Order: sequence, then C-alpha cells, then structure tokens
Amino acid sequence: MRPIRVRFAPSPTGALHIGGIRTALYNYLFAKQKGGTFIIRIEDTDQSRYVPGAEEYILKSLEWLGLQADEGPTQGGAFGPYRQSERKSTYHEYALKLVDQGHAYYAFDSAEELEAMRQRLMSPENPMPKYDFDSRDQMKNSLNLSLDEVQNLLQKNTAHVIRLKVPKGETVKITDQVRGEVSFSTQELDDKILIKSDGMPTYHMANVIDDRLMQISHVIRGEEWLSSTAHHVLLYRYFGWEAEMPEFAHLPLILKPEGNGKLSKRDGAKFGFPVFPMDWKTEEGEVFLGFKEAGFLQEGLINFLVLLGWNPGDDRELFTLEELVDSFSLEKIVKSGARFDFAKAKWFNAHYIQQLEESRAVEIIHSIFEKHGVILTPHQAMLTFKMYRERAVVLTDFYHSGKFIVLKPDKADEEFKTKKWKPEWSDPFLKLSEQMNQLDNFEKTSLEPLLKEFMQTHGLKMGELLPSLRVMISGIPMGPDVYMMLESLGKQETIERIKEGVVKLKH
RNA sequence: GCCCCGUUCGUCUAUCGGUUAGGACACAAGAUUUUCAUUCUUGUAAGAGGGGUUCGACUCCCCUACGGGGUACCA
Repeated sequence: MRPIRVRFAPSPTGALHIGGIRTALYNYLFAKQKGGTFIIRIEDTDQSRYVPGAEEYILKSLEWLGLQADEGPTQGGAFGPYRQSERKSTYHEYALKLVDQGHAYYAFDSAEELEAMRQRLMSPENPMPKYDFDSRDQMKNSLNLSLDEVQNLLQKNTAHVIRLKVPKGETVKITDQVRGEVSFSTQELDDKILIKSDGMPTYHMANVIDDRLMQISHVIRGEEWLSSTAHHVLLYRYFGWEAEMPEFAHLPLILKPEGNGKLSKRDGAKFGFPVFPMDWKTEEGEVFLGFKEAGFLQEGLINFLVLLGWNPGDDRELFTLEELVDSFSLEKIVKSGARFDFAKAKWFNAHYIQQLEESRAVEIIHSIFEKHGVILTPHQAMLTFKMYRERAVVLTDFYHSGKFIVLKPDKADEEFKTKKWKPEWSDPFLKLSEQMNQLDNFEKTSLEPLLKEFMQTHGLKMGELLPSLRVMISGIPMGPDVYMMLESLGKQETIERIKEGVVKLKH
C-alpha cells in the first residue's frame, strides 16, 4: 500500500469558516490514524481575490485547534513549495505537454467574445452555454486557427488561456470513498481553462498537478468539488497518471440552520453565532465573530464539528482529538448535508468546560479577565472556576458571571428589589454586617452558624436571606453557593457590599 | 434548463432485508439543590410519496416530489 498523504488546501481569499475547518479536521484525522502525512497547501492562484492576512489566519486557526501539519508553507517539506503561486512555472510546463499531445489548446477569445458566444447560444433549453465540443469550433483558438496564426498571436503576446480539450461521448467513472460510483458523461463537461491569461493555473489544473507531485494518496474535500472531479480524472489520464490517481472522498456540506443552502460567512451575524474559528476583521473593518473569542474550547468545537457529517457507528458522542484519531473512518462519513446546530455546539462546550483541568482553567479565566482589564489572583481565578464550572456554557460566562469577585455590582436586580425585598430587612442586614466583622475566620464553617442564627432572630427564610445576600454582593439573586461567594470576596469587601447593597435595595 | 449528489424524531445521527426503529441535542415533566445551574429519572417525537423485487423492506430497484451542489479567465 502506498504511503498515506493527504492535504488540506485552503484558498487565502478570506477567513476559513468551519466547513473548511471540518475538512481540515477529517484530513488530519485520516492521516494520523493511518500513520500518514498531513499537508497544508495554500491555493493562491487567484490574484484578484487574494486577501492579505488570510493565510496567516488560516494557519493560526489550525494551530489553535491543534491540527498540526507535517508539511506546509511554514514547516516546509520535501515536496515544496507549498504555495501554488510559487509553483507557477511548473503548471505551465505541464500545460504545454498537454497542448503538444493535443489534449489542450490555446484560446484567444476575449471576455467580450466569450460573452457574445453565450448570448448567441443561449436559449430556454440551454440557459448557460459552455465552451465545449460544440462551441469551440466557432471560437478563436488553436484548434481552428492555422499554425502560423497561432504562432503569430503567441509571439505578439496576445492574451490567451490554455483550455482542456474534453473528448465527446465518453463516460468518466469515479469511485468516491463516500458516495461510491459516480459517473459523468463528457458531453456535459466544458473545456475548462487550465492556465489563465495571467499565467496562473486554475484550481483544476493546479490541484491535479500538485496532488500528483506531492504524492497525495487521498483527496478529502467538500462536495462542491464532486462535479469537477471528472475534469480532474481526465487530466490524470492525459498526464498518464491514472494509476497513481488519489482516492477521492467528497464530504457533505454544512448547511444553514434552516437547511436551505450551505453555511456562509454572513450567516453568523444573521443567526447570532460564530461561523469562523477565530475573529476575522476584513479590510473594510467588518468584524466576524470567532468560536475562540465567543468562548469556545478547541475540544468543544472539534467534537461538535466532527459529528456534523461523521459518526463512530455506535452511541459514543464525546471524543478527544486522540480518540478521534483512533475512531475516525472515511466509511462512516454521512452522505447528506448537515445543518449547523448551535445549541449542540454549546452543549459540547459546556461539557468540556466541566472537564477542564483546574490549572488550565485558571490560566484561561485569568486571560479572559485580563482582556477586560482585570487582573485576577490565581486564587480568585480558581474560585471563579469552582463557582461557575457547572454554570458556564462558554468561557466568557466566567467573566460575565464571575466578575463580581472584583467588580461591585452597579445595581440591584430590579425584579428582586420590587417583588422580594422588604425595606424592614435593612437594619437587620446592617447588623449582620457588623457581626461579620467580629468573625475571626471568614469561612463557611463560621458563616453558616451566624447566618442561621440571623434567620431565626429575624424570622427570615433561606429563600429570603440567601438571594438578598447575592443581590447585595453580585447584583442578581441567582448564582453559586452563597458561602463560596462570600468567601471569595473576603470579609471587608462583603461588609462593604452589604452596606451599599442595603442602599441600592431601597425602594 | 442541464448534470451530479442526497432524503430516518425539530436538529445531529444508528440500523448494512426480519428491531417495541436506538442514542445525543433541544423541548416537557419529575427528583436532588437555599436560588440559578449541574446531576439523575421519565416523556413527546422519525423512515418524503408512489410503484416494484422479496415470505418479509427504513434498508435493494424504478418513478415523482423536495433539498443540496455544480454549470466562471473563483476556489
């Protein structure tokens, strides 16, 4: 069996959304399971759509998720360069071979001439005329022009492309690892451009050449490529590489939540959830929210994504990356598109937050508070984790819920204030704060008897005392164990907040 | 339009001819809990439609419907 080599080949035309991340994930898992090589190749053949920073963004995202590449633009490798723009001459060389063999030809048609052809051939039955077996006879290409004319045009540096000469009346069969046998009639295929007039190859050309040259064994990519795979097979055939052609696996698409259409970058803002791994700022200054900044753990995102289109074949749902490497299989990839379900993504994340190791949690919580300009002591971070690990769905919840530990509440919960709080409790609470001041140690063991006694003497119930205290110290009546909250604040701060709280609760 | 792919609970999915069609999320109810969560228990909920093949189809075949992808000098 040949060595397993797979590639993830993003185009730096913007941020990579989670559909791309999932493709990268599946490639990574497959490679690692088989002891193969995971390669990153940057497909930057469209100069007009090139976006500065996009490549860096893509690489950073993969790094954040732990999808380490074995070969790629940053780490290099024996099959580089790994940026297609740096391989330009290679593609041209191969295209010329095809021209020599009669499997490709020069075409000199201008954009206007192309448009004219479409207009001419357009009809209700044929709304999108192709440059193909039928129409190429009427076009300005080396199939119709004399050799002299072609030489002349070429010598004058006339803008031209190189097109694949698709044969008529053949059937191209491919065996897809996910979908089984799929066949296409060459009748339906257009004469795809291989080399654009700027000298850059198209995706179709570049991917075939590179996959062969990089000895790719399996092409695992999105379903949007299934249709053009027939063209790719033709290229492998004409290059004489059909025996070494990689296996194909076309992944189902990730759909919008309502299921109509594939998920796109605008959907995040539209539905209120991230579709990108990390924040992405466009050149125009538009910001797209990322899973990372939204408070997702990489293991949560990965676990959520991997199940969108794959399953282990049994009832397991929770997987670490390592476990996925063991369990993953191309055979269990689902054929139909999967809708993006943010509720499930959150559930996975909440689960992994609960599983978080304390030292890592402390670090994470510290950095989240730091982003808000608040520096927590390790002890405070640890307390925050203990108080909210079972309540946090996203990491940012630790800040929003736990910030009371360093920030005084700006106001008392309105509903509690009007419906639950009784003005006559004010004095007793002030007295309580004084009693607290007498305490030697400010811990649950000493606090609990004090509060119990307080309830008895003033005829308060648990459900009245505890929420009141929470509102005074944090602003809201819900939250973790009160004693833990009090402890986390410490004696002086607690006393201060009770005094201020009584004021805030005044009707 | 044409080509390709798909279609099981609201969602993600299991089932590779014989099951009370299973699990998870979400939702609902209950238990635990000082509150909110967590946790636990229980519940509601599915094979697009029509033809075949077969002793027997969710499962195989065909048609229709619906959904998705493609149809660029974009990837």
